[in-house]
Amino acid sequence: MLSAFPAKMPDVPPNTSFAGELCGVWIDDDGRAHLSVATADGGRKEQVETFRPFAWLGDAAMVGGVAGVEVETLKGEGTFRWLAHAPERAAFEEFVREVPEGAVIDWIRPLENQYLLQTRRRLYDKLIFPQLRRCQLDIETGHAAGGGFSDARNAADRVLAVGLQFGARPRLLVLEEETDTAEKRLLLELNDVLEAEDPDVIEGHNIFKFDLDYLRLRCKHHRVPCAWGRFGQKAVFRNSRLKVAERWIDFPRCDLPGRAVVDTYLLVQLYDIAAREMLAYGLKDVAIHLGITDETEDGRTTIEGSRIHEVFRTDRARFLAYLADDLRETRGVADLLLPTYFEQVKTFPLLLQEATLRGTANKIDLLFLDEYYHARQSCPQLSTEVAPFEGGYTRSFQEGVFRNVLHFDVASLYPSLLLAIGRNPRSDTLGVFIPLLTRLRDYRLNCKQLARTAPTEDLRAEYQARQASFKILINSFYGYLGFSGARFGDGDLAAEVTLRGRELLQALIDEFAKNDCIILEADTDGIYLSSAEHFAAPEKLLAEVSIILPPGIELEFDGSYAAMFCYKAKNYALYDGRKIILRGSALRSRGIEPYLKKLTDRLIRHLLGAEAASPLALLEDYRRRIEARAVDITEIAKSEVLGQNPETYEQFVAGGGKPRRASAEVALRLNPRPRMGDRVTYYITAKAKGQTSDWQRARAVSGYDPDRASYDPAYYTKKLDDWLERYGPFLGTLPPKPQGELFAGA
DNA sequence: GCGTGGTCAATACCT
DNA sequence: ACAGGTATTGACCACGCG
Repeated sequence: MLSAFPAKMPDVPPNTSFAGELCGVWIDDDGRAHLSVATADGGRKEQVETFRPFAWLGDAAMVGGVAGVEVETLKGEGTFRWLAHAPERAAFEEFVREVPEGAVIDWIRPLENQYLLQTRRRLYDKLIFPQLRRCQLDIETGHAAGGGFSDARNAADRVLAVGLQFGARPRLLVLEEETDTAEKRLLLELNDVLEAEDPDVIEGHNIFKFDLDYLRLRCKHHRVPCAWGRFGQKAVFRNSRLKVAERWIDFPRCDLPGRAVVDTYLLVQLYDIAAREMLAYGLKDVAIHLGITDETEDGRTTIEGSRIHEVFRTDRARFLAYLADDLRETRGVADLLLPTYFEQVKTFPLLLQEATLRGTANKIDLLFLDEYYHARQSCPQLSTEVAPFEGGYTRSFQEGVFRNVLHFDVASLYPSLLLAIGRNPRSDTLGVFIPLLTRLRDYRLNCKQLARTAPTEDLRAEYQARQASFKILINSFYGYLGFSGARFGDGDLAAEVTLRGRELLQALIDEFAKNDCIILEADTDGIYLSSAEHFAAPEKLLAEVSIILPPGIELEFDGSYAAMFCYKAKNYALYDGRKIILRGSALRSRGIEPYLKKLTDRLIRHLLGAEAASPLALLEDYRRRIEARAVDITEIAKSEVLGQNPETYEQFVAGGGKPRRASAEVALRLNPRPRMGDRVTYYITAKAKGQTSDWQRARAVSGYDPDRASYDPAYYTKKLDDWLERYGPFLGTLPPKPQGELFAGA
């Protein structure tokens, strides 16, 4: 039976003795596993083990083959019915190479993950986050020509300093003189310091796209090896991409044998998927947003990018303070965002760097494969076709302003429904899915408890990170089922979950309505309603409605609000007497022109009773100032994130591609050209002959020329008219819109 | 050449 | 390379009109 099942879980509570804990893995060319293992004093030592790489086979024709490779037949009727183990790496690679055309084979990559899965070991298993050996890295670079952006490909541009920080201890390596010899010495010194300090993880902000790539090019120039890995190993580079919400980020990935590279720039963007609060992801902006650096006081030393080289020469103390502040902020960001991934690695058979760069489906697949491998059970095919299926129930019931608002939601709706249905995915012949989900949920609840009651602050933080990390994992089980790339996906099961969810929400809506509540808005697992009668006693209403719930499903009271502005589905504003909460792209989109955003904010504060002043005065003020061209260009400019690289768009246009896009046209004119994922801010100039559409009239805000290419007042006052047409009716003081005529403003 | 009404794709949100 | 659902915007096209 499943002796090692359920899946590997980190110890509760974390052990205080950490000697022997695994802190790094690297599989060498011979297939031996080099391990970095914690010592009693918090140091690291190397151990070497043998390791037998393995692959799953889907074809009996492959059985036989390479000398020394052992093939076993697995239980069950899955696509991958044979398991091959090679004695070492060369045999493994030969075996993989010899696979006949059309035969099915699959193996876990990289081999380090395979090692963790095979041995059932996990990185940092009993360690807590403060015991991780961390290093922050940030470089400052100079530009020979002065002023412009430093480019590692220019022989004369160079690294001025490499800032490192180990714990609270900065170690700033500085160029001794501005010569090639000195730069080469600096790069060699970096190698020495990393070897001596031997960190588990190297953290940096935009470290892939900038610092490590720059260092790589300078090392190449000086013929210095990028020996930043453990066991004397060199860095390995390759181009990679990461999906963040609806867009892709390209970056030159860097892997260090035995260590993890963590880019806080990527972590911040992953974090902001849910929060969607940040307008910029630069280190300084992020540090202020996350409360690492104080915005109001002299929180940190700042030097304008183009002046760094100059300050390096003229004011060394200030240059070093700037570098030290960058390191401090980077550490602060990672303090907040890295623990989630640190916790994941204790559960999933994968490296810390992989945990930050891989998608959820891939991680869940690894949990399945862990069980199937050790049970010697055959595995299903790589991916499944999933027919489109219906999602959650969403509806806006009312428009306008309402008072005495209550919010209820179903606790963990989809995971609860999965457990209530209790069915494993079709291809899960071993029956891993539901027991795993059950165990993960119980484990998370345990951690949640310990996050409150553990004896030390470090431990409480540890459990908090752990429970948050498991929450994300648990919630992604439903999405996994509907994902066509999931090995154990099951679209029918996913569809049943959403069907049951829609039925449940509808039943709750009916029950609330029966209790004389005015339903305002419902979305997937939550309901906003207005009720003067129940406003003071929401728990009583909760109890009355909860009687209709099936076992295992729990409704929660989530908050009360003095007023709610209901606009459209998934678009509303709440006021609890202290702060305004905005939801929906119409009300909080980051791309919207700031002047329109300010008007909408004022409108909402006014409608919800947070501010007496009507937005109409502000609107007329804008109208006057726009016509006089007295409004700052940044107030009326629109922002958009590029969905493709300018070159790709250029080819698309050259091939007669349509439609053209203002943001992409602006990107083509910018120097340096922005990349996919960068934010472009632009405004619209006046109409001219043959220049009527936005994309022909759009110009970048950077380099705004008020004399030769001023903004078009008519374009922006028209937007005021449109705004008034849309939101004016909510103010209730305006005359009704005349049929067939333009509304107001004229 | 200009405005109108419709479709479609892209973007940015929500749970 | 977790899921589906909604709002908004602008390009584009067909069309009617003068």
